[in-house]
Amino acid sequence: MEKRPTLKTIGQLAGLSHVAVSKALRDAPDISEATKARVKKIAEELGYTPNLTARNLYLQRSGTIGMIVPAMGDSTAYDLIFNEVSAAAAARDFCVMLGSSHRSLQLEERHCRMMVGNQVGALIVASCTSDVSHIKAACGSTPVIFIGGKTDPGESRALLCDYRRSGELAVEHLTGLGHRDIVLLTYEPENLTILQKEEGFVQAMEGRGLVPRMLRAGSAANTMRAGMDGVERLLERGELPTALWCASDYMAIGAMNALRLRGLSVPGDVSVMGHDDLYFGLYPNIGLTTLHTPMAELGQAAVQLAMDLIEGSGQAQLRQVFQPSLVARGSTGPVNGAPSHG
Amino acid sequence: MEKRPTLKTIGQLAGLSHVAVSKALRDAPDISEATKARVKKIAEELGYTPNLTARNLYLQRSGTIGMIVPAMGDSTAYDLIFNEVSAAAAARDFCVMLGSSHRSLQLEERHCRMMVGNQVGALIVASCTSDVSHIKAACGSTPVIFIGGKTDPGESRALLCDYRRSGELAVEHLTGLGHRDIVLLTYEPENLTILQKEEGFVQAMEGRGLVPRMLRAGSAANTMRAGMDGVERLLERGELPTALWCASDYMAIGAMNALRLRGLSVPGDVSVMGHDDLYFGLYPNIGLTTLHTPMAELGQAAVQLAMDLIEGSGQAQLRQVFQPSLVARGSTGPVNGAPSHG
DNA sequence: TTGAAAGCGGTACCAA
DNA sequence: TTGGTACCGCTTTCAA
Repeated sequence: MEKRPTLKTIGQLAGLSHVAVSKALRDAPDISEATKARVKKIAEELGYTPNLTARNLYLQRSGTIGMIVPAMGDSTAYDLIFNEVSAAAAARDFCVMLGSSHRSLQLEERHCRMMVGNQVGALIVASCTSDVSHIKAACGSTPVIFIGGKTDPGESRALLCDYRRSGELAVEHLTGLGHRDIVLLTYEPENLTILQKEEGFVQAMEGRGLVPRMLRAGSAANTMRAGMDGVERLLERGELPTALWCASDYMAIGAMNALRLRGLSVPGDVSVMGHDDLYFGLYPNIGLTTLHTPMAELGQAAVQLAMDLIEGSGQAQLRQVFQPSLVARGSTGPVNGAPSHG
Repeated sequence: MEKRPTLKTIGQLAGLSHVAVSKALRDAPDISEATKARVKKIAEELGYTPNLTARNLYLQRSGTIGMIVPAMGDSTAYDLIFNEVSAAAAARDFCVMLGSSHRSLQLEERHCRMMVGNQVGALIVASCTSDVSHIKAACGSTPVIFIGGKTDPGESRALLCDYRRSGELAVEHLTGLGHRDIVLLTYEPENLTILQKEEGFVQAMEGRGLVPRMLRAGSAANTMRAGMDGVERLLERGELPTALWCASDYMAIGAMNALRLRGLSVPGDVSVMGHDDLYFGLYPNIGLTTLHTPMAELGQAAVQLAMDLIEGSGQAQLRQVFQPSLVARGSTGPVNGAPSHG
């Protein structure tokens, strides 16, 4: 467990001061080529790596950004977003500190404090509540960028998705296929996203002179179950529509399951649409028509915004709204369509 | 964008030296209570947070550990492991730097170098190849703990899962239900884990005087597809067994799909088992019998080992092997069992 | 009870 | 072309 070599270590071996070594390694113009070569050789042999925290301490910079999420995986999209954040940060020589708050306010705040203490230049936070006063207090002057479904729409630094637009796109697609009887299946609105989808749906339906029907079944904790329950309830009441739009892909998968268990075909008897475009890969035999939310782009934009805030450049795009797009696969079809193979 | 307050800032306001402030905030015994109270009040008002990198620089400590994975999500278990690592690290006042290598050797090495430069005390790496020489070179004297399916079994610091034992458990469970004709469905062995499952399966079957049958169908890139293809091939050849053990849960879900599409019932006609216990939640109506791998425990153990290595305590458990356990749900049943509801 | 000095590993500035 | 000195923010040691 020998100590890591420092500039001084190298200097001693080379018979130079640590200052000269520092310059030599950074190819300063005022060091002879011979010395540079000698110094670099020694550094190489010793496996020298500069202590970036010391460098950043002096330069008053940060080489890291932080990210805090309620949980990785667990049917969220934060894994996708993180992969992009990691790549975009690495491209700018930044490391990412990531924390899982396990949906605990205390842990969320703790992560904030620890990361701020560890000098992250900026923080990307998917909070577990809409009230983020504890986060802002913990972060002090460190800039915070909010993402995720809990984000207050009035938040000044936030990357959002336009879920009202999702409603418009869903209705546009389904009515384009001739559907007029459409039900939106949602769950208990823990996030604002659900309310926004509902709003967009109602507005789009009414704008076309159609009657919007909605059903909230179950909770965010298990939306596949909620999708199945929703279909069961509609069947019991004899109120099955010709098309279902589900608030999540999991929910849509659950709905399709329930329909098939009752011997109904998708999209032959009922068209089914989802939202998020995260899980279609699970079903190689059933392409789910869904609304893609550009999580990769969001991750990249978050890093770009973080960098702008760190550099204090005035032209940072503080608020950005990302638009969903339709991904038409096989689970939707014309009214009275042919029975599917599924 | 005013600068973060430092000990000196507080000292000026309090009419004290930064040293006295440092002591006061840490409740040193040689500072009067009155001064402490005054200093703490000012620190509070300013929203002071200590610069942990400066502290650690002086103390020659590290407040961070690093973790590098091929990708978060994407049908891996690293999201689960990370959630535990994050919690266990936070409990010890450590932040976690996480990097996604996107299965690129270059990016993997880059993450290593950046994290080592940023003074992580230890690194937990799920490498994207079994040859990890580039990682070791990049890490120098920073201790590395290897996890994941690519880990060389001979690696000295590694947390592994006993996939041979999985084979034994699967065969034990299925033969206990009366099955004698069992097929192991795997895919192209990119990871050593597949080979180990195969070995364990063969040994367990032969130990019971049974003939082990195996089929490799498809690749790790889409194991659900592979599961479906495997079943199709068995059906074409008329070689369907009474029980199928699949190398992953995704694969098992694909296999069940394919069986049901052909009008066969699970477990009535064929029992199906998976491996990993990651995705059963997706199927509320079909409990998948599978082998649980203790990823949460593995994550906690990784952090514990990291701490031991950082502290240089001699009693670190350098190699640990985690055992799978059976999770019996509804997808397996006795031979000639009653038709299922699925 | 308080503070001055030194040092952690870097970099910038200026003198030799 | 080189190296000394000062400094980033913090803690420890030792003297006042």
